[in-house]
Amino acid sequence: MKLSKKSEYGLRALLELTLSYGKATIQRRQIAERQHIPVEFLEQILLALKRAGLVASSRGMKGGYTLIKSPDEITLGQVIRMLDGPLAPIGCVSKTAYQKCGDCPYADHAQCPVQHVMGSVRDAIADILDHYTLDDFAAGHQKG
Amino acid sequence: MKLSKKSEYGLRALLELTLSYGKATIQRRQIAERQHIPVEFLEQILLALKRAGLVASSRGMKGGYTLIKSPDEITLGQVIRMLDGPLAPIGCVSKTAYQKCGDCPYADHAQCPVQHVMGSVRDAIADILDHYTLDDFAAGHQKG
DNA sequence: CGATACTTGATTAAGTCACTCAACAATTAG
DNA sequence: CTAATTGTTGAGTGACTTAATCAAGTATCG
Repeated sequence: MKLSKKSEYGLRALLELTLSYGKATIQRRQIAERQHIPVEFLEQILLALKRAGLVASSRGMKGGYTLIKSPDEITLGQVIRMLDGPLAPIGCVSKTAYQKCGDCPYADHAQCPVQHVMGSVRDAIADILDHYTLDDFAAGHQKG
Repeated sequence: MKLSKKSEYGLRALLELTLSYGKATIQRRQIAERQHIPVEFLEQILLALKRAGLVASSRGMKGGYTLIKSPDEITLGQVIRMLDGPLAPIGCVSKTAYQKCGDCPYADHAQCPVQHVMGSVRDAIADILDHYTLDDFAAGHQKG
């Protein structure tokens, strides 16, 4: 049940980008310094976010990264799925990346007790993360 | 955000033990067959559960494993913590195994936005798993 | 005693995590 | 144009974890 460093860094990087949304582009070095993230690792995270269509980048001396979607339209759930994969604790209860479990002894999957509990867990996690936007995130501790 | 095979197998093994709680001891081979778990791997899981005080075992021809705590006193949360470690997505929001994050840029930890969201996630997960007993689990899909 | 079952510790193959490096491409300042 | 700066891409690496597997025990029952 762990969040990877990759996702954690990704969220913190997006926090910086949210804070200067609509104002300026930021360079990875600035993000890395402010958020204590190794630059080269941050690199691939930003790349992944770019491929996913969340950020845009420009090269050259005045280059850097910018958010290209409004921070109130991006949820933490989306970001974590991009970087870490499905939120569900096991594949057979994932709604975005379902995968049947090969060794489940229950022919009728709906009868599997593991599936039952983990389904609730998945829903609880998704309920929070899919309704928590980058804007909420940037508001930090001030918001419930 | 994943549940390990170890925990999944552990829960399924405890399910079998719950079903014959107070009736008979079960041998690991029976558990392994019914739940499609590799015997040798199951071995170490049962050992861990024994060290944790959940099950007892006896050797010899009529040996096997038994639950030694009532199934309504054991929660899935406890089991998963034994086998997988803390439920919290990151160490700095764990209540049973707190660990401060070394690279957090927020001097005042309470101000860290990551900590804030992940705290809610932890609570949501724990709320479910710490109130779900082996009895509930064995009742399977019949219960909400 | 001998078959059966749990116990313990070592080992291991494969995969993942968290980085790191090097070579390259594009942009801009001078 | 050229040099400096920045992003791009892909490969590589060491530490660690996961999911087993193996072998050599020890206890119990018949």
